[in-house]
Amino acid sequence: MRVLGGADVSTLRFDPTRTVHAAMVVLDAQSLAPLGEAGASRSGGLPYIPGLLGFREVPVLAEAFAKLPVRPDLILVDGHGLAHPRGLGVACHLGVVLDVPTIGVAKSILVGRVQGALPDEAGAQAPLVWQDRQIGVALRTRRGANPLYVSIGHRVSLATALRWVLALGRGRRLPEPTRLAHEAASRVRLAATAIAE
DNA sequence: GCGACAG
DNA sequence: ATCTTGTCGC
Repeated sequence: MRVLGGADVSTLRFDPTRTVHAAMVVLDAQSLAPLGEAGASRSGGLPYIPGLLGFREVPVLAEAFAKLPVRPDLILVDGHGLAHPRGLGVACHLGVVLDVPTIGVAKSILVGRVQGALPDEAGAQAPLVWQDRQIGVALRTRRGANPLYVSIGHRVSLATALRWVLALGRGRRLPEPTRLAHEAASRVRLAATAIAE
């Protein structure tokens, strides 16, 4: 494992043009030092529809991916992977399209419920279950913060996904790749709207 | 029919 | 998802 990637998008709350600004970042897996980033914007796509997030975000994320200076060996995606009504969240979707291993890292639940208690301590975890099946894990990365929901994306086991997210926390709620991608996507949006003026 | 509902 | 400074708590 040499290079890690992070993927996220930024949108305006009410945007008639439905423009989605995407960003992908790459960082050294060892030091977590940023290696580069790329962005892309696209309008006229689908609106946000729970369960169909991949169809809205993957096309523009793939566009950003093509501009990356280095190909990541593993990508952390902001959103669910397997923890989805049809087992095909945006993380799985992106992984299949790019043919790159992915992990789903969501900030809230789409389907399922957390089984058991989740202590308010960093590292605490509990199964995310849906229809009598474990589809992911609720992981408290920081005490006092709402948990993250980690699930399989593409070609990565849940155990491995969990290990990565735990290792990339850096004392903050979001793992570094996703955190940087979120900031990058926000910059892509701000820059695009500034130029449009 | 009603409520839930990643970003 | 985004709007936003100060503020409450460890």
